[in-house]
Amino acid sequence: MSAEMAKAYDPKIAQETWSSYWENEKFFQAKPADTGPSFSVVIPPPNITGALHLGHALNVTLQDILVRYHRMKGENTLWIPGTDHAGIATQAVVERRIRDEEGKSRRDLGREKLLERIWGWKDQYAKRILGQLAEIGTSCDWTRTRFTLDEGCAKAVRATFFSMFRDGLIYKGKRLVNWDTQLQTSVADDETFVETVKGGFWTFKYPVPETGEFIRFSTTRPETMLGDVAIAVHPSDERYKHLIGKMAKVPLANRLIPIIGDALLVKPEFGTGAVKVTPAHDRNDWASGQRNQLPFINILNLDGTLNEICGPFTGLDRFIAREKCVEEMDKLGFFEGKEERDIELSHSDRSKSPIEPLLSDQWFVSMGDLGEKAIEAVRDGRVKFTPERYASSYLDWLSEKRDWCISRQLWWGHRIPIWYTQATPTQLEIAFKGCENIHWRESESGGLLVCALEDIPATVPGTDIPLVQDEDVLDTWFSSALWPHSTLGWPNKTEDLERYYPTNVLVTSRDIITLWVARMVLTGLYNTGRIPFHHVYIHPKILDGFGETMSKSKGNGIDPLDIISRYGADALRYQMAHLATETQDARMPVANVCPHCDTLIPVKTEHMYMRTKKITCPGCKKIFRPGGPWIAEDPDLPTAKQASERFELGRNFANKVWNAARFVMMNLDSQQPPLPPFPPSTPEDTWILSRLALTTEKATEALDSFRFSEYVRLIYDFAWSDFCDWYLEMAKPRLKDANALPRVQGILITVLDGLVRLIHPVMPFLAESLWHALETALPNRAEITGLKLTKSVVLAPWPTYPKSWQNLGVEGSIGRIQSLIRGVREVRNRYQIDNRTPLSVVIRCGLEASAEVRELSSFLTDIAGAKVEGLGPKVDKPTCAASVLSGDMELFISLEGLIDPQVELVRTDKTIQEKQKQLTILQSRLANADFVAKAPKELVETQKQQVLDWQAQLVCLEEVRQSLIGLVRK
RNA sequence: GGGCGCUUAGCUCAGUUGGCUAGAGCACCAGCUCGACACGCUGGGGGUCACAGGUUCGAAUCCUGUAGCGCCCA
Repeated sequence: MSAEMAKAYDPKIAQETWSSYWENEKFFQAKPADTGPSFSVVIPPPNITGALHLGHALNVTLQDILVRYHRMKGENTLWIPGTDHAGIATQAVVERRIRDEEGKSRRDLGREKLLERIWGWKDQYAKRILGQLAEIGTSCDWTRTRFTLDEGCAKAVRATFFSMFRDGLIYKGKRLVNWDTQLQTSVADDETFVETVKGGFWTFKYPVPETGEFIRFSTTRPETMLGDVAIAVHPSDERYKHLIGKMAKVPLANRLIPIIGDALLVKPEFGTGAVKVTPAHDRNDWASGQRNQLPFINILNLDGTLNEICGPFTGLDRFIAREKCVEEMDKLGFFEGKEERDIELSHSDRSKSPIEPLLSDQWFVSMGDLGEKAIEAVRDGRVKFTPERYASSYLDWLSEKRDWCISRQLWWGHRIPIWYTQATPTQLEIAFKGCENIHWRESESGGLLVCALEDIPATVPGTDIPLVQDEDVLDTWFSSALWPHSTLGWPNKTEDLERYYPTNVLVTSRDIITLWVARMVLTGLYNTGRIPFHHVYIHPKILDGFGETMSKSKGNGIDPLDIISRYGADALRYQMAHLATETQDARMPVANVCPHCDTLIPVKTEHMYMRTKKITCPGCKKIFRPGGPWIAEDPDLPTAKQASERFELGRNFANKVWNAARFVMMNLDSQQPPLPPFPPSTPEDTWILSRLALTTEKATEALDSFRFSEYVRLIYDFAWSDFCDWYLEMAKPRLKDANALPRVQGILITVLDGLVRLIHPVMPFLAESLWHALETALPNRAEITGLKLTKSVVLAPWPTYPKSWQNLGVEGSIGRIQSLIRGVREVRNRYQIDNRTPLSVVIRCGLEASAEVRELSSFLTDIAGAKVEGLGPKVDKPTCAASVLSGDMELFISLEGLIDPQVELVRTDKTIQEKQKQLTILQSRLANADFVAKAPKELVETQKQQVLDWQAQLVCLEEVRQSLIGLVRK
């Protein structure tokens, strides 16, 4: 007998005990030299701007389930953890903090100092994130922890950039970017937000000297007239057809521009039907400029003032210039009118200032050939998506072959390894003779572009000609794209790379299929010639109770640690897996937990975005601050942790399994050693082994096809319903019988051992606790279960059971007896007959069924308190009886003096009516010749049998009814 | 505007290739402290499967349309 198990599962103790145990034993440390097929996963590196929320918890839980499962299957398993430097997001957070706290800008600090500060932030947050991962119980190989800006990644980035540059896949070009004039950087599309602002819609006209006509157009940004290069009309627009090919005059710039036909740019019914084209300052115009080979005229400086080509407007801020341009046009007689209008204007997330589309020099990766190869990898099935439909997002996006802009005007990131120089090719030849790690080519704007694998001196060796490195850094995704091979050591030919690449599965969310997944395939193929992973599993997203995506900034993104401290890591993980169904995003209503009295108060929309600073608890009437993205503690008010009642499901399940185990342990003492479970000696033993074998088989299939929710549901139902609700109840009498005990113990041990293995991937702390408890209680249980024992469940073999254990016949028998027991319980409940009042029953059924019931009748007595007094085809119904009808069996409970015949009569009438209705439906279906002819034979057969059963039941019900009428009359 | 997805009990969700009377957890109602578990046990009530057509012997499931919601791309 083991040490006493506590009455309830305490997740805290388990987490403390086993986290350090796993760490010390180095179970998660991969050893390439070990045997077994490899199974490797790289974590989608969380970015270091903040702590993890439930979305991450979902992501890593699913990965951990896979990793632990495959480790148990004896595979040589590696899971690499790490974090992402998240270029602009991190830089912006740190910059804002410095601005708020010290009133300094990044330019005040300078590049070196700012980077120092960001590294400080990184150390703090990466530590916090990795700590959270560990608390969740992830079985990552911490010795291989990586960061997208670490030395290894830097080397991989350099190597990739270098060879792409050498191969002509990287080039410098002009492109419209979202320019933040305040921060003076470009920002990505997802770093902007659209806000409706009050603006104007001005109408002007340009003269067409050739014909003496005017062409009218409208604009929301009059200052861009200075950059106009064409007027576009719809080619089929009768009003303007004759003007196409003629020239119009831009009065502000005194420039002639063509009138062109462009069906894509112009909607004839919109405004005047003519559109000014400013390719350097508008996206649609830019596309039109490309189509029509128009020049690009940039009118802006980087700070949002007008540049030197703008004549009298030079140096004015764009908003002032806007007014001045209108005035000037008015003076010249070309202004037609202004309309007030709401404008959907793009703003920078970081500075909240309006975005200017700006043409600037950027670096690009050419997608043509790279994209084609990445498309092939999915088309031919080397990379498979689950669910499959996501393959099309990937393919659609890649097939556009839009070149990838990889430069960012930031300081935090991998600096672009390009140096500009005015040296001649010959001078470089001499300086870098025999040096294969340097490659150069001519720049469009004069001089040479030098790309180098390692940093090079500030001047060309042997001369004083400067080599000036590009100021910009690379898009964060450029380094993330290399993650699967860079974390394994590439470009070095490491043992890890050899052993674990390609990785097996990438687990991620659908919104980064294009940004990240596609690019990993692309660079993986380019750098290694092989795909980065075989499977991409896309999981759902967790939404809050209002259907909104969770995020820290909204204040609805729960910290997993809040959940762990309240419900335990196992419960968190259980719930995460439970949510992971195929199609649905999952809603999770969030509540604030009152720090004073522990009441859960639902989060309302007005609590989000830090809009509510204090809440009064409806329970204790004290005030607190709701959970949210607060930067600091509030000195006056405690801040609420957050929670969701949904997690009770997992917590309760963990406790249930714990108690089932506790019960088993309490019953392991015996004179005789436990016997092996097979061959089982009773129907219920056969049954539970069958359930175990079938559940194991299905759970295995579910995990193999990434059906996480199904996996946890299967083990939940098996553990709770089959094992606890039924088997343990059925086994209790035999546990008091010394002769039967060793057999029952054998079954209990076998089932519990299997269950612990099955739950380990999802609830590792609980599983490990029970594994060791079992070990203490019965060190030699392998002799009974036949499954190998290991020091930890982490290393335990995944269970498999012989097909012969599955026994559908016995499952049927037990199912029928369960249905009778439920019937008796229902009658007890209906008449409030307490469990200790014994009942007598007679059962009318066929001979075959009689034999079955006879064998199992003790359960009716033991579980339902119903003694079987008569059994067979011919038993008489007691005069005063409630009936339970199940299949072709009729069970009568003698209730002399216990029931109200009138009530029972009403109920019986209702039952008869329902049954009759169903019978009629079924009969009409069977009367349909088409159904009988076309439906599967087995289906027709079972329905025919059903009709017979129901007919017999109706006869029986009528009999019951008659006798009740008799009783009522008395 | 293009693409993808969703709508099933009061709430959150299951429902394999169409096939017995559509399930679970929570919540609700009634009753249980009988030594594994009140984080529990037993039973119950509760659904026009968004709406309208169609295919089929048979539709929550397949097709078309409508409405609402969400995401991605432009």
